[in-house]
Amino acid sequence: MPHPARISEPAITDAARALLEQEGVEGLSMRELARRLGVRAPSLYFYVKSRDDLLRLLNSAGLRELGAMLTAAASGAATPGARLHAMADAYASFAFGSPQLFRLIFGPCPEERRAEASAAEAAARPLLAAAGDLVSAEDVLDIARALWSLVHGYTTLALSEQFQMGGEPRQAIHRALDYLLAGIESGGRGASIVQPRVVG
Amino acid sequence: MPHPARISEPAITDAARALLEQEGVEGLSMRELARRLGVRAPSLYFYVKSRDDLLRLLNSAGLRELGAMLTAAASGAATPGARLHAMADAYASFAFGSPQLFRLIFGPCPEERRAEASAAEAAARPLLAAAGDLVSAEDVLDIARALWSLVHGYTTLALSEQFQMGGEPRQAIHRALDYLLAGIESGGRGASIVQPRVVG
DNA sequence: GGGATTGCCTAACAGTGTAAGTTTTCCTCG
DNA sequence: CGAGGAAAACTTACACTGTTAGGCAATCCC
Repeated sequence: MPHPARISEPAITDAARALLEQEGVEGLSMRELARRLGVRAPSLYFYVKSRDDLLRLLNSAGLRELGAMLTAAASGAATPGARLHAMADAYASFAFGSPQLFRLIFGPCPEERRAEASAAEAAARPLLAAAGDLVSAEDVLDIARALWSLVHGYTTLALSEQFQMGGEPRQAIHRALDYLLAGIESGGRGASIVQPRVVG
Repeated sequence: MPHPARISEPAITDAARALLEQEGVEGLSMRELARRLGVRAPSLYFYVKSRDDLLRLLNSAGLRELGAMLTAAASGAATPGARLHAMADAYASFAFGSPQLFRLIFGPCPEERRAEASAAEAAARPLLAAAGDLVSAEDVLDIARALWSLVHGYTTLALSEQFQMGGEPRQAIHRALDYLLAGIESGGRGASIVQPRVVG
């Protein structure tokens, strides 16, 4: 090797993640990223196919990190309920610790920058495992989706400050989760009250 | 009036919304929008302060429309439970009917393009009213947030196709809502099991 | 030391949002 | 019926973006 290389894919993704958190997705420009790495923009294209591909890498890495945090949180709790509370907390911690990355992962994704399926699976697995400890196998998928929805919705809305009316949403999520867990343990109400209508 | 004006703010926002749904946020460019209106890009700036301002207008209009849909859905249901199911359905209908607008509203918003507070309030009001029929006044805020979180999370995840493993999430949302409603009616489990820890 | 190879460069293109200044078009008024 | 005025949209331009094509220079192997 002639030159010792000045940059590398890990260095690029690290710097990109930092820049993402500081400036948001739209502020993550190839030129600014290159500037921070002491290099010119076109040089990045020797290590990364395109900007969308770079975002896809961040997306996948973020999902794997989220999965690892969920797994770690789950491993420290005894009961299924405590496990889910710990995971909800980890979920919110990830979102509030890396808000822009969280938004990148779950925001509008032009298909070019969507994470690999394996990364998404890595994030979903610990949740499915926890749900499996809670209900029978045939209900796992529905229950996991309900739990994920509640936690994800809460986190997303809190992150985008849609909960405008005061309070401490970061803690109240545990109350909401308790309600849902209570409903799950009681078996719900049976069939839906209204027939869902599908609208185009 | 010298010319009869060829464009107007409503014409711009209408075309912008159509373009948004067709091409996504990043595809909504001022030049393409102008081209569709038979005009050049700089002319748009007589009616709209900036692209971000245009997105803010779409955002506000979308929130008001969502609020109207929720109100309409609620008005057709007798019991509080049926009302919430109908609203959940309306929420999903809005999201699946105008996915890009939904993502614009609840996605990452650079503060410049965030909707006016009154629009957000218009969307939240029907939910707060329905929650008020379900629980006592002191719990309304928490319960409304939990309900909104569940429905929003479910809709968001289904919309971004994070629910990869088959099934019909559009209908399963009613099951999840039933679980949460059952838990709310039973009063939950009391205090949280784990103490929430706040992480930077 | 010479040649090859590699890593980064500069230059350029097509696209973006947006500001300044200019032209065109119509209505009104004398 | 023609002149003035004003409003609408125009052209031009700038700084920025992602990205490609070709070139220079620095290192390693022989």
